[in-house]
Amino acid sequence: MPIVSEEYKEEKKEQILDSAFECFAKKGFQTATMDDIVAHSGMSKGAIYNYFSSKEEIYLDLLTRATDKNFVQYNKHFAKHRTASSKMDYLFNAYLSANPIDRNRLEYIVVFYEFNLHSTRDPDLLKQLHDRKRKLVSLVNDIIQEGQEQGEFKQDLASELYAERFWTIIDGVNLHAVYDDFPYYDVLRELKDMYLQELKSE
Amino acid sequence: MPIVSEEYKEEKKEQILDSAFECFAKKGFQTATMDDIVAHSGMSKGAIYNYFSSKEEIYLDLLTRATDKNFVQYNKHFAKHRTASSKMDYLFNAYLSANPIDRNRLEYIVVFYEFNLHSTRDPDLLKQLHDRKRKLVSLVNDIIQEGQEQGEFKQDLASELYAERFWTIIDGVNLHAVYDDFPYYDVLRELKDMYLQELKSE
Amino acid sequence: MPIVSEEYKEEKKEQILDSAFECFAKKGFQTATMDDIVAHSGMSKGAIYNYFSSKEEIYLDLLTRATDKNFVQYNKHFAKHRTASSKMDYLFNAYLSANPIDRNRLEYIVVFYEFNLHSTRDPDLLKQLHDRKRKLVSLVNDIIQEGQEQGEFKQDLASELYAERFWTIIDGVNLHAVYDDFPYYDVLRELKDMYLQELKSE
Amino acid sequence: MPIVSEEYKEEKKEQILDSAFECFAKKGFQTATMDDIVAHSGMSKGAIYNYFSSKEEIYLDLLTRATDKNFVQYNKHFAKHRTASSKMDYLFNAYLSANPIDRNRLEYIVVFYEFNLHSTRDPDLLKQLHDRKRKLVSLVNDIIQEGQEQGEFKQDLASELYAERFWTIIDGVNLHAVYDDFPYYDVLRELKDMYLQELKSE
DNA sequence: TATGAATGAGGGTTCATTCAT
DNA sequence: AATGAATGAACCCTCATTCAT
Repeated sequence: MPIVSEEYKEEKKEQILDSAFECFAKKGFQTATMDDIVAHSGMSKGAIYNYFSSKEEIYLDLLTRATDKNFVQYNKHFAKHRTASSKMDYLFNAYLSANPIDRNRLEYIVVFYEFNLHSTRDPDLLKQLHDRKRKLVSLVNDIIQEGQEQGEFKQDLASELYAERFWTIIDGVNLHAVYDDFPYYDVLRELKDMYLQELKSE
Repeated sequence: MPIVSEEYKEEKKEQILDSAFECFAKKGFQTATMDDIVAHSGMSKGAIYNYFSSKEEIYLDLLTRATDKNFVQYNKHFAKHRTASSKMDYLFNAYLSANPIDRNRLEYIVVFYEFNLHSTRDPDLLKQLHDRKRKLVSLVNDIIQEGQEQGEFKQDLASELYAERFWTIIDGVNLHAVYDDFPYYDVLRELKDMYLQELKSE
Repeated sequence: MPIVSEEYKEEKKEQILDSAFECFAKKGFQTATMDDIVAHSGMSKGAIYNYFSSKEEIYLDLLTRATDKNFVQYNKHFAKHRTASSKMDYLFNAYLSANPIDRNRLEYIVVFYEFNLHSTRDPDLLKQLHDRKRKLVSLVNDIIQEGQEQGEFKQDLASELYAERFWTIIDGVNLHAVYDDFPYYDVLRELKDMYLQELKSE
Repeated sequence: MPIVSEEYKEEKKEQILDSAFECFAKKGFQTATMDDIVAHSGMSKGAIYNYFSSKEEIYLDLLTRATDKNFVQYNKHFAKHRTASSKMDYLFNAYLSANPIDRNRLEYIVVFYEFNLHSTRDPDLLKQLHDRKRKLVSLVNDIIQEGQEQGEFKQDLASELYAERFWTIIDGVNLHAVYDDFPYYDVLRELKDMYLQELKSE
């Protein structure tokens, strides 16, 4: 079988990551075992270790990819939007349109935030976390500044601080999504209105 | 025929919980071992198992107590405040006055949110989490309704939804506190202003 | 059972070391598994790890103890001997009287020399090996110099070099003891005669 | 209908053995992995298994060849020497002229003696070891007997025992060569003198 | 109550060998 | 003949929990 295409290998990696994600989602990173991933993926243990050198690496790759995918998606969409307002709208809507009680989404949220908290204890991971956070804040900050330049948004607003506020809100809402009676949509929409109202010039 | 008093036992339990908290904070629940707790507490393993029947129980007790302490504290303080406004103020200030870069506080945040996410996977724990959440929402909801009745706050506001929004904001801010460059104070204050402005009658 | 005397613990350690030795003897350090040692000792795996933190540590302790025991034995016996000659005699006889086809002795030899060769690849172990070697050479060197001072031995002899020669011979003979048809006794006796003859003043 | 010539195959085998030796030298037989050999040789895993059926077989072949090469070399050289004395001289000099601190030589020594000790535990290997030893002893025994017949050496000397003594010395010296401060040359020369002096007729 | 030695299932990882291509 | 991905038994070690003292 050997001498196999890069795509084949990439596909295998994805397969492993998919299985790993489900296992981490179901049990958490620490509690999920390599045997779980083996069982779920249907591969052999050795095969998995051919693609990833440790359970931790799988975890990292999983989260890095998710993050990267997000960024790519954002940037792709932003290209289609002309105004800063519509970009902000798009960002909010990305979360507003997410089905809050979708099993997969909840699992993703739990795994994702667990990873963030976990990273808190490892300087290397914390560094990555910071970088990612900075990029996210920049993403929004850029939009706000663009809006300010275009006269869409208030001029006298600390744009970076306001960008931070955006992610604070998003993370707050996401976190509460794990409560199945959380009025996700309503709360987020009101927060969106509140946020945009203050942002936009009267 | 208990040989030792209840107070003695309670004291011992607190001692264990303190040590356990530090261990969980430093390494996380899964990674911290009973041996860590033994070493930190200076007690013997058997002694600890006399007071708690498992590591999980320690974890649970720890978080339950923290939550309870919070409630007691809130209620104690609310008794001193006359108006709903001042109660809301107190709540926000409880978080505004917290030193966001205090090591202990950060550790507490991490352990606390990890526990929440962890609880997601266990129906019993999730139930507890829900109850706690409901109580927190009620706490704020009661204040808002009180304020509405007193004419302090807008009448046409969905009070419970607004209460949910409060905790969403708080959790968002708390979560971001783990980033050492997060402008915790500024973001929270602005969110507070935004929140209260909309709440109060013009 | 806990709170146990130091002797008890030392005894346990010895027990483990005994089992480990037999396993290493039978299969070699790398090939012998912790499960082998567990099975042979009749203890649980955890128990063994309570006394030694790794398989390597067991190996090291085993060899260190053997070496130390040897030194103690030598020094104890030297105290009884008055002349340098009789000390040299004692040393040679220690090896001459060893039963060359004794199973235990052969196993010991194999394990011991394997350890030496193994140590070659680890700077720390190599250092220990060197130290041990230096002590052994000193031991003989001291005797030779004592003999020279007393007029028993030739004056114009490089004592340290001659001490090195002693251990070279011993190790050579030991190594050959693994061949069951090796005329251990005869070869060693002749080498002894040859060695002492050149050492002693005419 | 072999596609490739025997020479080609032999060449490949040598290539593998060379790589294997370096790996075994660097890490030891047990610790060196097939992947190490693969990496070092630049061949594929499958290719190596086409030439050798197991790691053990590589090890065996390696050592057998080394031994055989030695014998061929000895016999080739002996053909050039007329007297038994000069043959003994040659043998000693083969070791005296070896650079005792040559990295390669030390590695060879370690691998070689490790193999001997390893063989101790496998009846088949032990048999091979014995045969080799017997051949080595015969080699020297023949020389001594030749010398005795020619009147070069003492008549009343147990030639085989004396041959055994030769290899005992050589192995002792070799073994000590792993200590970088071992006065290899001096010790061996003195042992040689001692050995030959007793061998030769006065 | 307190002690800490003992237990042993189970964890992550390795690696000689196989075999489809 | 050559490739290297796949296999899975086996390895060393951990650790929550138990229990004799």
